[in-house]
Parts: sequence; structure tokens; C-alpha cells
Amino acid sequence: MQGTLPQDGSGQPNTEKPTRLPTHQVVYQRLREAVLFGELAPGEPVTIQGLIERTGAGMTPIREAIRRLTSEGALEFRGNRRVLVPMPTPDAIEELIFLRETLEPQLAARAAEKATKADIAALDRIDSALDDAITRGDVVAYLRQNHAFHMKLNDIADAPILADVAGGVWLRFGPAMRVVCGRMGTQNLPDNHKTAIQALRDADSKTAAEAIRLDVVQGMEQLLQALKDAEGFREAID
Amino acid sequence: MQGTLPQDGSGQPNTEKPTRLPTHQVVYQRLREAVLFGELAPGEPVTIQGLIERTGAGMTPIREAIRRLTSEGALEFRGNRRVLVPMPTPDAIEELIFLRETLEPQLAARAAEKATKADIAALDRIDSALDDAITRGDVVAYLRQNHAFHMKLNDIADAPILADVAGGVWLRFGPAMRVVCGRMGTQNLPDNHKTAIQALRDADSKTAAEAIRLDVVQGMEQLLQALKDAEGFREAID
DNA sequence: TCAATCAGAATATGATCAAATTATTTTTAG
DNA sequence: CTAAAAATAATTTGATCATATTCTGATTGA
Repeated sequence: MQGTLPQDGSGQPNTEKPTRLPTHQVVYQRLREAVLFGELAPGEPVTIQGLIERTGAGMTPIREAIRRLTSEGALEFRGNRRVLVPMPTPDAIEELIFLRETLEPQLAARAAEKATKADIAALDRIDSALDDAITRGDVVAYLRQNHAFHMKLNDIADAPILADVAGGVWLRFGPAMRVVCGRMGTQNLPDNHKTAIQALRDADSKTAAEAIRLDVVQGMEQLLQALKDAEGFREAID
Repeated sequence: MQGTLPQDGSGQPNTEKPTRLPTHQVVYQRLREAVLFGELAPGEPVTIQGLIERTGAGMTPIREAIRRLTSEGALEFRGNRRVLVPMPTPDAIEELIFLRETLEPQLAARAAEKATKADIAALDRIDSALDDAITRGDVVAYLRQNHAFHMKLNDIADAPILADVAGGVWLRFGPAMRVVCGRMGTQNLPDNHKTAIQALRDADSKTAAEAIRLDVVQGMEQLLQALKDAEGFREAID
């Protein structure tokens, strides 16, 4: 989250398509990741000026990125002119549980009908990296790989609107996830991914949906519990 | 959709709080309504330059408004440099049916537990205006009041995230709604609102949810059918 | 304690630069 | 000689930045 901007993150020499993506896209993706994986802590104020210094970008693209994120719920307009990363309340988490429990099993079921060998191989690869992260106790890597797994699964389902909405939900509980996992480490985290992958191999919608539902509910209930326990750090936000 | 900008839509002399809302907000709301109620037809290109002329606003606030709308799915990046109002495919409508059928009954159920007398009175008022619009055959007024009814109901439920997501869904099928209703008039439109209102009076969550579920499904199935019938105008978009 | 002034931050405009599409011209083939 | 295709020129649109203006919050003095 620093340094000069002009990189597209592909790592490749950027031949083939010299059309680099616009700055506002890059800033958007950076901010999005910063929110998702806890580079920006909940309650931390996000100022335009600060981002100008941090990214080296101009003012206009930054404003556009902030607008997008606020309209997706990743950032919040607080009071007069302050934008910050919101910390979800227990009530909000409860809403997010409902959304995830509804959307993601549905997407998993559809994915089971559409998944190709290549898709399944990709999921397998991600899940291995995820296991790695858990054994290493690397919280951020866990968050990234877990996110990647679910997004890939949603992508396979070939239901772009549902996947889009589901992705937006992750944006809202991401900050809380980071805080809680930072405290609890990578112990006791749910992993029903292997069941889900096998269900995809068998084209078994029912089982895939149930595996994901379990994964979602277990993870989110844990999150909710941790939040309710530690009402302490709420003062830091307000 | 023309004329000078500085109006906040309140119609009031704007005493009390001389802090007019920022231009980008106004532009956003205008564009949002234009998409929702068919002022902007599906397939119609939306250019920054065009909006500058139409609204008289500067470039920056317009860019911000467009970013917000695209990230909500109300506008779509098509090809290189064109932004337009997307016409949902039948597949997309099917996804939207799932979302509405899931979210709105849930919100109605919650609303039944929370509604005050004032809330119910407001819903009654909106529904009367809706009936008026139907008997007059005023398509745009029907769309506006129907939208207002469902949004008010969602608002009563006191579940801001769910309401937000549900509102986003409306943005995606709004354009199609306008086209179809423009062809069919206000005949045969579903209206289970009175059942829902009564259920709110009785604090009967089950009945409220089922009434809204019916309302949603009937309306959306009709929309889907009309779209499938008239695959004709798809050529106009692409 | 309240008001006035000042500093800092955000909003909004216009100018400038780059990219793309469209129109025009030129060349080539039938 | 005409028509079609390719190349180039011109207009249109989008992206970014620098700058001016407005608004908010704080601090200081009465």
C-alpha cells in the first residue's frame, strides 16, 4: 500500500496489451483489498489528502474510487465529511449471515452443475494454499485464500449478479474478520471446502450447497460471537 | 431532466439548513431516477459530455455519479468507452427473481414486527396513489408509487443492509420494467399490497411475507414472460 | 460561554493530454 | 473508370491534474 502507481498487478512485462487500466481502477482495487484484508483497520479515517500522498495519484481518481467503495458499503460516510472503514455491529453481522447463508449455497449448487475439470483444479490449488496458510498461522494469507476460494466458486456458478452481490457482502464483514482473526489466530477455523470440491466433482448440487452453508454459518457465527464478546473496542470507532 | 441544478428536491425554500447537498449527490439521484423510471431507455448511451450539457454540472461530480451507478449495476461499461443503461437478459431476470423472492419477503416479515401506526399510514397513502395511477393508466406514476411502496416497506424492517441490497436489485430491472409496462399499460398488474398492509396491522409476519412474495413473483414472472416473448428489441441494444 | 476569525480539507471547474471512433482520402483491383 | 479497402486525418470523448471556491471545525479573545 505504497510506492508508485503504474502497475497492473499482473507481474507480466505488459506486452500484448499496452492499454494499462485507468488510475481510478487501480486505486479502487487497492482500496478494496485494503478493506478486505485489513490493511485499513475499522474506524480508521480515510481522507482524500491522505490517499493522495499514499498512492501518488491525483485527486479525481481517488474521489471516484472512494465513491464506488462507499456505494458498496466498504466505506462509510460518517457525519459531516469524514469517510472511514465501518465496523459492523452485531445487528449488521446478523444481516450479513442471512445474506451469505442465502446466496452462497445457491451459488455453490449452480457451480456444481457447471464446474469443469479446470475449475475444480483451480479450487483445489486455492484450497491447498489455504491449508498452508492455516498451518503457518498466517492470518492475512488465510483471509486472501479463503476469499479467493469463495469468489472462484461463485464465479463458476455463472450467475454474475448473484456473484456480484455476494462479493459485496464480503466487503462489509471483511474488516471485522481481520480484527477477530488477528486475535484468535487461524485455530478453529471452519473448512468444509474439501467436501464442497468433492461435491463439485460428483456434480452433486445438494451436497455442495450444504457444505458451503455449513462453512458460512460456522465462520460467521464465530465472528458474531467474537464481536459480542469484545464489545470493548467499539469505543475506538465512535 | 434539464434546467439548472441547484435544487434539493424538497420543494421547500431551503431555510433552516442552507447546506445544499453536494452536486454529485444531486446528479446521482437524478440519474438513478432516470434509470429507475425509464427516462433513460435501455441501450441508450450515457456520455459524460452529454450529461454535462444536460445537467449544467461540472465534469467531476458527473464522473462520480456515473461510477456509483455502474458499481450498483444501474449502468454498464460496454466495450471501450461507452456507458449505457443495460437491458437485462432473461437469465439476469431469473437471478433477480431469486434475489427479490429471497430478500423482500424477509424484509416484509421483519417490517411486520416493527411497523408503527405512522408507518402503516404512510404505506396506505402510497398505495392509494398507486391505485390512482393504475386507474388513470399512468405508467410512470405507477412505477414511482410501486417503487415507493416497496422501499418504504423495506425501510420499516430496520435492516439497512438488506434494504440496501434490495434497492440495488430494483435498479437492475427498472429499465426492463419501464419497457414492458409501456407496452402493456397498467392492466393485469399484481397488487397484494392491501393484504400486506393488513398483515402489518396484525403484526403477522408470515402473512406479510407471503403477500410480498406473491407480489414479487407475479410481477417478475410477467416481466420475464414479456421479455422472452419480445426478444425482438434485443437487436437495438447490441 | 459565546462569537469571530483562521486553518485545513473537500467540492467543483476548466484546462490539458491521450485514446478512439468516424470521416475522408488515396490506392489498388476488377 | 469505378468501387472497395486500407490508411490517415479530424473530431469527439474520456482521464487526469492543477486551481479556485466553499464549508467545517477549532482556536482564541472578549
